[in-house]
Amino acid sequence: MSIEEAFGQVLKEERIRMKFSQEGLAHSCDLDRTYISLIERGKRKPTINTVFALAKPLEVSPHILLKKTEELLR
Amino acid sequence: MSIEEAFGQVLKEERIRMKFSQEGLAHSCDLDRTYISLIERGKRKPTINTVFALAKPLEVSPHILLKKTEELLR
DNA sequence: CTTTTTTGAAGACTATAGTCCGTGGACTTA
DNA sequence: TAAGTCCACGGACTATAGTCTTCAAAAAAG
Repeated sequence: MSIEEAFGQVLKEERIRMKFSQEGLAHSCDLDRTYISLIERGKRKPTINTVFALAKPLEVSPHILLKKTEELLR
Repeated sequence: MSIEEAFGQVLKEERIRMKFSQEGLAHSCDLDRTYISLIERGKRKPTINTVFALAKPLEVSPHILLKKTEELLR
């Protein structure tokens, strides 16, 4: 499993936990809906700034998203 | 202070802690030496995969780099 | 069933991450 | 004087992050 696939899985879990649709999350962090879809499917490697943007509406610290990603990769 | 400036400062601290030159670190994580310089000066926003690549030779978990970045931003 | 919401996916595009070439300056050691 | 190391910085480039539009299909929900 690649880093981006693991991150995508983490993002999807956190998004669903907060009861966001992809479109709702996209609006909340000012990103495109199709891009959220791409990230969740492991097709994109977001920058650190995008990770910070995603973390905010998910009400989680950015580094926690990476920590969960690392745990999936073990 | 921007996210990328904070990350650059963290990267530089960790690199110096491990006694790497920019070029040494670049070779260790298969990146360009001028790109390491750009990151440290806050001129680039690395992807999550690049963060993972940088973390390895620095012998620190990727999420720790983000955690330290968040701490600098508070 | 029908209707609505949500998501996958393709294509064309713009912005920027990341590479590769170089120059020159600050600093050290010989 | 050099000669070596380290780094800031520029320019030109390639690869890919991220946008925008659209269509269709899965999946809820009524």
